[in-house]
Amino acid sequence: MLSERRLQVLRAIVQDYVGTEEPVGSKALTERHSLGVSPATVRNDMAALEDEGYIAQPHTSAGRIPTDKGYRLFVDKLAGVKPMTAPERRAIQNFLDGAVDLDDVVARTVRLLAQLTRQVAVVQYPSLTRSTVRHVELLALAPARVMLVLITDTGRVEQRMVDCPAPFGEASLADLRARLNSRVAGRRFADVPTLVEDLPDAFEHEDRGTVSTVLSTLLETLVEENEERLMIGGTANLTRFGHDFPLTIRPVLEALEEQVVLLKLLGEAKDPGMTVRIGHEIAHEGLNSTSVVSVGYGSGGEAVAKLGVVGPTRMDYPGTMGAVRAVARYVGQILAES
Amino acid sequence: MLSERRLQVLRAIVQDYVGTEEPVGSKALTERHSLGVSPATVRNDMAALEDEGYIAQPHTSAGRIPTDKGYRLFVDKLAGVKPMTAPERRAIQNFLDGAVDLDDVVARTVRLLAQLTRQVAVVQYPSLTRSTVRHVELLALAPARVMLVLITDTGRVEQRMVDCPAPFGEASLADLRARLNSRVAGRRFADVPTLVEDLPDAFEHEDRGTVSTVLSTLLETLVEENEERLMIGGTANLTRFGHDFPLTIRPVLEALEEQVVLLKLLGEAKDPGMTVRIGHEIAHEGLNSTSVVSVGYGSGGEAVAKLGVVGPTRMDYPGTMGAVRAVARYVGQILAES
DNA sequence: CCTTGGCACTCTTCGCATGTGAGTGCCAGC
DNA sequence: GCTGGCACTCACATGCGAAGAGTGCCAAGG
Repeated sequence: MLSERRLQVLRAIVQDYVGTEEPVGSKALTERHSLGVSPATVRNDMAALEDEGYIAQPHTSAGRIPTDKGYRLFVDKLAGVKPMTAPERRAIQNFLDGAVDLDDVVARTVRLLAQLTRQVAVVQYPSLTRSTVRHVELLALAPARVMLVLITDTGRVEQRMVDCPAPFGEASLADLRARLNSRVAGRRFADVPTLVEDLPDAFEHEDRGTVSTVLSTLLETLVEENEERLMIGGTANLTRFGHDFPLTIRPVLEALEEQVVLLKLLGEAKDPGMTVRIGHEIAHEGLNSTSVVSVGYGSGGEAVAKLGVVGPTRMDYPGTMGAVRAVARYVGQILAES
Repeated sequence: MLSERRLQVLRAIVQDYVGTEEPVGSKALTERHSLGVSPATVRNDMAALEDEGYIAQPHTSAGRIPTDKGYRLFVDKLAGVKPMTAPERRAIQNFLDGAVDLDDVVARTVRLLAQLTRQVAVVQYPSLTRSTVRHVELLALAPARVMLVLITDTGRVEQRMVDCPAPFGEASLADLRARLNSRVAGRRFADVPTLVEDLPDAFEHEDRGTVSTVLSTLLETLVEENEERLMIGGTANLTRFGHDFPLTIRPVLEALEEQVVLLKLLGEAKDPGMTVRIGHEIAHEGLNSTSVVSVGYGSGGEAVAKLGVVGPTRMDYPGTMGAVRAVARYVGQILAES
């Protein structure tokens, strides 16, 4: 177990390193923080912290920098979440309030988050499985061609073309539309499959094929769109710290384009509250020297998707966490209103 | 007017520089291209080309590199478009054929272009103004709340919420839906405003307010969504050449995130065929050292949007142009089929 | 037992001088 | 108008020395 003062030293190292981006030495530490002890004492503490694996020195005789383990301890025990100031909160609200539709909400959220944190922002589109159906619409485009439109409570719209096995009358279509909506409107997507299971039975034999086709297209849509989508922004911010290791910016950009990787990463964070993953805690190789701060957001009390930021492990964790949490809250409010 | 041989020399310089990424000298030129003259002669030609502003030397005693003007001449007069090979064409078609909806088509196109050209790919979503209406749907979500869904012939779907000034009966809604569709279905978006102008007159006085509200929302949607959207991919490729000037990659990334800049850029290319903009021909500062190759694509014979790539001015123009043209053709086919 | 000041030691970093090599410009000859 | 030769110019890499920051260790003091 580390003594209280050693934890203070670790905290000071993290804070200074995040600020200056340079390895921090014992002398500088005592000057900038009032620890009440001399550099020599700090040196002893540093040696202990290094033995425990919390800090390391890049070169034999340079200052120390925190390791992933050090950041982990810092995030878990030594630092809280820095709340946004009132003006910042107002700015967030103003910026998000102007959104006209879901795409716009997501786009604005990404920009906002990227600007606030000066890092790469990632926002997942509200997922279908966890949201509910607002309406299902069926349009006859041709005698045997129906367009299926699915509208979610978060405002998302998905549409699919259905080629029917047999011509389908306007009356039958209206019937199906009415029955379908009375069953699934307001229900969660996950429940839809069982809710519509016996629907074909209610129709004339000649229409059953078409009804089944429409329903299976609907179910497919639910599954397909579960391959959820992301919006990413602020990649230019990578160059801010990429200047130190230009070698690492490339794999990061590549990983960001592989949305699958990010989706998996966001999905792994089971905690609906804030999750911080640091450096090598992230399985994907390209992101080994980055940290990801993510949090769920949603229209009701429930989280329907995640958002977060990707940045260097040497990030301002309290500030970033504060910004991420605040943005998630306001986005939730916006979604609930619309 | 430059002699034939001097043009050959310029072509050789461009080709070598694109290949090696290093300034090319007179000796190397004669070795790698059979120009039939000695290095000394080439030196004279180079001096002439430099006087004319087609090439320059980065340092007093280094080889020459092409200027923007040099690339321009190369593209206009010295190089054609390199057609894709048959296997490449097959690969393009296979890759695009798997798309399920418009988003997917665009996403796949971006990935494909980025991989083929190893540069940044930009694809504009099919524009609303130039496309036609497939269907307009109106859904009553509450007595005085209507959802407007707009479906285009390219498969794009837009939806807006409308708060009505007065409750609106299901019968009136059906009436409006029918009238609206009979007027605008199959028509170009640009024509919609005049087509619906007198529509409120056909309704009872009490409903006119609501009808007008719905219509103005529809028109707003047309205008708003004209702020067209883009998808960008392959930004990791910037690091390939960013390694030479790490300073320039940042403004490029920033410009790419400012979609407005790119949209303007694509919009400026009036020629529906291929357009190449080189270096300083691009007004935006961050893109001064890049070139943009763009071309229109569309479902019918008509171009509904643009796609292209952004890369260093020292790019393989014939190959890039070939890839861009081929991809645009196949995307057009896919859109026409769906 | 912890803290402190002192001191030698280790490396990195920077500036500077030097050498090398690629490439040019120019000139005289063909 | 082409060619070979030659002097010249820089950019770039290499090596060396001085400076500086930071550490580890030790002996003394609370």
